[in-house]
Amino acid sequence: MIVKKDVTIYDIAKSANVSPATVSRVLTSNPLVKESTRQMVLDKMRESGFTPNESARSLTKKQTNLIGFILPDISNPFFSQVFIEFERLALEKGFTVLLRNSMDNSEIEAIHLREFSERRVECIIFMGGRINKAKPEKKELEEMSTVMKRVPIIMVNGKMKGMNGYNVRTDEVGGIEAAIEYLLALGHRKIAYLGEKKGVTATDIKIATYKKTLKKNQISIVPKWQIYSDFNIEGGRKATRTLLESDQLPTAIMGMNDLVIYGVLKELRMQNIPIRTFSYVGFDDIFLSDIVYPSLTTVNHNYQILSMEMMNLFEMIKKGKEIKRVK
Amino acid sequence: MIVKKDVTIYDIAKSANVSPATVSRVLTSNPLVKESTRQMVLDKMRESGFTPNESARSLTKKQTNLIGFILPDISNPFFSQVFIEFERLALEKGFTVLLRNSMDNSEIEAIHLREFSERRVECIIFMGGRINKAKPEKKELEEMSTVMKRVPIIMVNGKMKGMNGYNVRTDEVGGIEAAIEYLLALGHRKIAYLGEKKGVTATDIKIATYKKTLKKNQISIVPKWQIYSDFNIEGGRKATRTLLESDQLPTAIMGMNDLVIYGVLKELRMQNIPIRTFSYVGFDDIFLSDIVYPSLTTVNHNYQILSMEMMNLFEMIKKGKEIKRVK
DNA sequence: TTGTAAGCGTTATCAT
DNA sequence: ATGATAACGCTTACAA
Repeated sequence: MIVKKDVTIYDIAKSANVSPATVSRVLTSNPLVKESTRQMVLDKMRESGFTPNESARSLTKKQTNLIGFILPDISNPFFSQVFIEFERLALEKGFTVLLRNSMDNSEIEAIHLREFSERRVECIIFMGGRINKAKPEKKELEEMSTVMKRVPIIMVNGKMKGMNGYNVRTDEVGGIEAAIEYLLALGHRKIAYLGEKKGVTATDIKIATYKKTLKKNQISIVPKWQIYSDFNIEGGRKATRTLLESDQLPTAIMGMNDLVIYGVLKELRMQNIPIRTFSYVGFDDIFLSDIVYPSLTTVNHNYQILSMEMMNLFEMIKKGKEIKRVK
Repeated sequence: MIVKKDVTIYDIAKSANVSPATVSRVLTSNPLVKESTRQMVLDKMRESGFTPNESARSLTKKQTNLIGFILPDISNPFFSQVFIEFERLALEKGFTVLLRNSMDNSEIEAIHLREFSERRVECIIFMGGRINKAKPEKKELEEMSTVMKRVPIIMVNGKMKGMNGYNVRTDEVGGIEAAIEYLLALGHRKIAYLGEKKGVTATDIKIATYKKTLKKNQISIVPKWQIYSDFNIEGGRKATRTLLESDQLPTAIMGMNDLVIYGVLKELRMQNIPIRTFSYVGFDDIFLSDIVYPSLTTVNHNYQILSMEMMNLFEMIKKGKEIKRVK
């Protein structure tokens, strides 16, 4: 296969009567070039439609300006908000984000990790999947530490057991407390909590917080009102069906994220149970919260702060490396 | 800044007592290598944690396996569904998708286009923004055609005037007809249509279809029921306010996409107008359609088919190029 | 202020 | 079946 030859700095050099080095200098905004030759070179570039080749550049500079980002599912509004905000920050700093959906599938995660390594990303942001497993598989741990030898991995809202890397998390405990106190203020004393999943790291502490906060307010705990489920709409529906089987019903329902609450609403509608039977609180501040009827009160996870913390941590890590490696 | 040296095929070659060429051969699965040396090399790779450098590879092969994807906003469920599906297909074919949000901002689009050029993506999928403008700016056209000289751009559901590139689109005319017929079947005769934007390519034909289909069914057109608005929730709210000002109200509301309908619902709720006052139809088959109360009937845009068509077109283009360039 | 040339980590052509 | 070696397109000492 014969490929049309790219315009290179050599071509530009020739047509501008300078050396390739000089062309490269204007490319890198090196101030040493005389303004007139600089303009000349720039003109030739425009004429010929020259675009620098990022692969070549990365190869010599040993730096790709790439950040890898693995998350379960970008169609989940919480993730998309976080991602967009992070992409915006990255753009400001001159970085390009590589997004990959894992669908919480360990094998897909592995594929993405490998690809990120080969593309020499300078950092990996990891959300969901294996980093939330209380008991990750040996293979998963090995993969992670292998990759981490090359490139820092920032785990968001998760911590793999037996793996110490970088972490960023939202204040989940604080969020749960805030949600419960909000409901108490509304006069609720019967509060259900749907949608954590056993075997996921943060689960235990969140459920513990739920119970502790209730106790602190002299409210007795009804075990049947704390129901595990998947993090999605289907999970919310299933949990609702379980909840409805209990002899006594709560007056308020907390969902582990908004999707779970949507599931609740959907199930209630399908069973012709009035939505107003309960009050609802979700945990992600996603744009839908505004839409569903009745409006959800959600505790603001604040993806902006989250994204910013991820970026800050990345820059700290990078700076640390640079300092360590100064000649 | 001193960087820890990467393990290269030279290192592997040395430790395996072969030449770098041989190492490269096992990397490319060249069948000419003896099985025993092949295993030897593979072992050494594992031991040393070797990962091939994609930049170097791209440089020599003049091929990056990268596809750029520009869309307005990945937090819009329609786009995220399309993207996920496309990413899945791309992964199957060994391609990596570079996602960029443009926020419909022309300058951001330009940044992404430039970056895609530098990264030598092999195709660009373009949704939203400038490709929907009935009257694109000269600068935008120039940018596009400059980029198109290097790499094919596939414009999805849009067609820039004065620009002939590759196009893929959903059957919007058919969708509108289907929606209206659905409403007619339900007995509606008073049908509003909210949410197209003047100056966007597909608008005219879609509105024409709306009118034509009504006429075909002997329904007179009420101009006040056809309201332009932005494609988002706010647009839907605004259009609703306008709609409510007309002396006569429709019984059904069609929205140009689901977000517009959400906006309608929200505005009605805020004005304490019963949701059941109207029936609703949106145009994107996004996962929320299921959730909102009352359920929306949406015309299936079928993002799976759309993604597949994008991928097919890309492969056709690629194949065409290869044929043209065979030695 | 500019040029020369080595090097970045691969692949691919030619020999052997 | 394997090895030498020239690309690929850029950056960056080092010289001039």
